Amino acid sequence: MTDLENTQKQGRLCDYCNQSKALLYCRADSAKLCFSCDREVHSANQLFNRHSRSQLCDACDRSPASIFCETEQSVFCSNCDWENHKLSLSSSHNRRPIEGFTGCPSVSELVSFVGIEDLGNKVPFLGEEKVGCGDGCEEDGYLDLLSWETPVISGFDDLIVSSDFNHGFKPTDVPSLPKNRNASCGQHKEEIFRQLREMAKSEPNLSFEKTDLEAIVGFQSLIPDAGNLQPGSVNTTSKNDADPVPFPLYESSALECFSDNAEMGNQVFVPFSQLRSYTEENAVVPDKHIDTSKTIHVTSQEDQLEHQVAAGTIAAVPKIAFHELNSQERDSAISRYKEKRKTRRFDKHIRYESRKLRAETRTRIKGRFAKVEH
DNA sequence: AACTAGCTTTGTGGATGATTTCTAT
DNA sequence: TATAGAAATCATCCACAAAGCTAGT
Repeated sequence: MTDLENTQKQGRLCDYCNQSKALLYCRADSAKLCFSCDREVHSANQLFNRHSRSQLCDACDRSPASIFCETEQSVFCSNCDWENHKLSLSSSHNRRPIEGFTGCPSVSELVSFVGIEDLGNKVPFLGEEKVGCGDGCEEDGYLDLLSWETPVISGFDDLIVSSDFNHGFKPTDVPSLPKNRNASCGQHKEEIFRQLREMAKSEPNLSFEKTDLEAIVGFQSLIPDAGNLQPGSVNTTSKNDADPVPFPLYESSALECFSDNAEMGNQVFVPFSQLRSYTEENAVVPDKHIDTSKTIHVTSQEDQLEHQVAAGTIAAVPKIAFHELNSQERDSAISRYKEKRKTRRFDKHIRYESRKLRAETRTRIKGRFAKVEH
């Protein structure tokens, strides 16, 4: 049986190209899409750009996933999650809510979205297309894209790094979080990797995207594992490991903002569009016009890198100036997130046609239903 | 188990005003 | 770059039939 037949049989064929396996679901379009078609469709205009997309449910293959079950390593829509976990035996599964994304995220952002870094080199196809880099290492042009220790700034909690939980929300009897607590890749990891890899090949400025990602919310300093963030073959040992940049504790008021939203739990997802705009607004500063009042800690490693670039020993990498995220900026990001969340709307779905017919024929006064005099 | 009665909850669309985003100057 | 005005977007309101739920037979 061919791959296509397999895909068709699995009911996962992309509604747009009818060729690739669908991995995402767009509620607004009620469509299952592969990554490539998703980008094509949703880059058409600003309206489409705002469609919210989610991974496709691993169980029913026809609904947007909203829950990631770490125990089963699967993503489920709310219905399937209920079906799968209603039994007491499976109700203890380690599950957490996942959300979708809007806009047209880059490959690196999609990598973050699915949180695939902990699979690293185990990914079967990553062994392909090796390219020598001259110094003995072997480098796949896109391999590192999929194998970095991704910063995964997909949640606000990633911005809220507090070693002592001074905010008062100290967890009790909660096991330490897995290395990649944002991983939300379901049963179709390999296909996701394959499609992202294909997209990466057609994304010529990938290195820029990647550093964008590092720059997102400005915060190598805020990321515990940031030292592991290694752009391509450049071997850096971030100063952050030994000398973390101090960061003000997250204000309790801001936490209260989150506490009223159980759905967010410990996984607060920042829509990529917002991350991107945030990055553009705050993080990326042109080389020669760096506002020194806003930049922080150009590490000696970066200096070293610059020399290496100048000497031509390594390929040029875009230079990113980081600056601290002050509390006002964080509050702003939070409020933007909350606002966007509050205004998020999905296309209307009529559940009861009879009620629709009834509503259409009702008498109204200024649009409101009017009482019928008997 | 199947049925009924009674109560509660849900969902439906157009007009409107508030808010946000876009555009022109 | 700042500002004003226009355009777009969205939440809210209303009544009531139908769906959903519970308790009793």
